[in-house]
Amino acid sequence: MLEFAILGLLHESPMHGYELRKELAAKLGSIRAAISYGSLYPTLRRLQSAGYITEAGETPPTTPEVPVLTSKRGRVVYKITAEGKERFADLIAQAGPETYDDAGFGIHFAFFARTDQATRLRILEGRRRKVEERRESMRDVLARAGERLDAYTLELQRHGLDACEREVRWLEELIVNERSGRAPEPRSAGSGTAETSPHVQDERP
Amino acid sequence: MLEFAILGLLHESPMHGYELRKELAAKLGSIRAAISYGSLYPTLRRLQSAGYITEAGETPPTTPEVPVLTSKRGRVVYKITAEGKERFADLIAQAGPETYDDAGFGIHFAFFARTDQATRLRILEGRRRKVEERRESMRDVLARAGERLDAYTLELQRHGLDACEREVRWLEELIVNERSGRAPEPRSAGSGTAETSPHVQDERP
DNA sequence: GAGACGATGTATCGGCGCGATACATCGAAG
DNA sequence: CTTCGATGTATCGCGCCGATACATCGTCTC
Repeated sequence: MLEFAILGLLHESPMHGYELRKELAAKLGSIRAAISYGSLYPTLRRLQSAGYITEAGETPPTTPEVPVLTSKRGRVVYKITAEGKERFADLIAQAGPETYDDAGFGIHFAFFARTDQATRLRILEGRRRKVEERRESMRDVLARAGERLDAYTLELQRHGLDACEREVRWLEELIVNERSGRAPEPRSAGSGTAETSPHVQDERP
Repeated sequence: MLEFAILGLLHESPMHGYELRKELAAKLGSIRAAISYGSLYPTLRRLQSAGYITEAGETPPTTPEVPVLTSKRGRVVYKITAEGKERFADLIAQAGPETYDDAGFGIHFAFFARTDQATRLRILEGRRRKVEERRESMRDVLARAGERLDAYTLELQRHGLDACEREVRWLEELIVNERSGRAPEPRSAGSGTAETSPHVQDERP
């Protein structure tokens, strides 16, 4: 899963580890906590030895024209390779059942702008099915377990059930939009100055 | 985390692995997927060698009075020990920051009926603080990142923000109730036949 | 100009939990 | 009679996490 996220981010521009962590936190802040270094660096190493990413020369923001060999600062910038782009496309195409759990879905959704419409629909529907199953299971528990579970556990189930119902509705909205070929509607979001045009770039640019 | 859940379940009655998995799935279905055997059995072994649980003789449901030595069926029933109960109480008392993330909070909440009111309040408030932080972070992203993030990522943030706001409201309700000494209100839940009295047993019975 | 401090940055370690898999028994259905 | 699904225990490799260490940079303060 992390592999997918890193490839997706490096697909847009080269970055070093710290930057990846911050970008990922911003992009997935809604889904999961910031990624741990204990995951990040081993994954980077793995990706590099697999040939999906390579080190790019240090490019300090302001310093011009000075190609610092063995840069005074040990900051390692990575960029994606052709194999890496291929791998990323493969991971999108293979999107299967493991893509429908909380973590997997969130990460894939975050990169929907680089995913073709057919796969987007497949993932949305798979996710919906999974959430519906969980919802039904919780309805069962609530309906026939009133005497077995204590008040707090019941309250937890109620809250969870509510969240499931909301997510299903959200997914259904997205699916309808997707079927009609539209990107998510730019509904009101905090301040309104920013340009909110869909600008969906499909698959490979 | 799993350790806590297992001790909590065995606190109520002895069980074997399969049963633990099912009970846990019912109790935590809203929070996380069913627990994996690859986690369950190693944890049981760990708990046993730590002295927190012990094997209890096989007790097949219908067979009466026949203490089957080396039972024909390899089903291992565990029960909690005195040290285990102590350990469980310690884990509740120590409830710290790691209790405020998604998984930790859900599991602790599920055993609130065995948690004293002061700790309940502490956990609820810690959780609220954490969710509020996440909410603020997402509001920032949404407010000032309209041009940097694509439409799908924005939609993900919006949905996540909504979920955070709802959870904060839910937690606030619970905190108010908790402060006034009430258990969660038995609001409408599916069918209404079951007795929904609070019946909160505090700490050690 | 010396020292303190927080942000930036890379790296490793032990341990937990997951998914896949294997294997064995039991009851019921065909 | 056999086949199939539910029940049940167990292991293996690996991804990811939290804690921790360490080093440099810019800035603020005395």
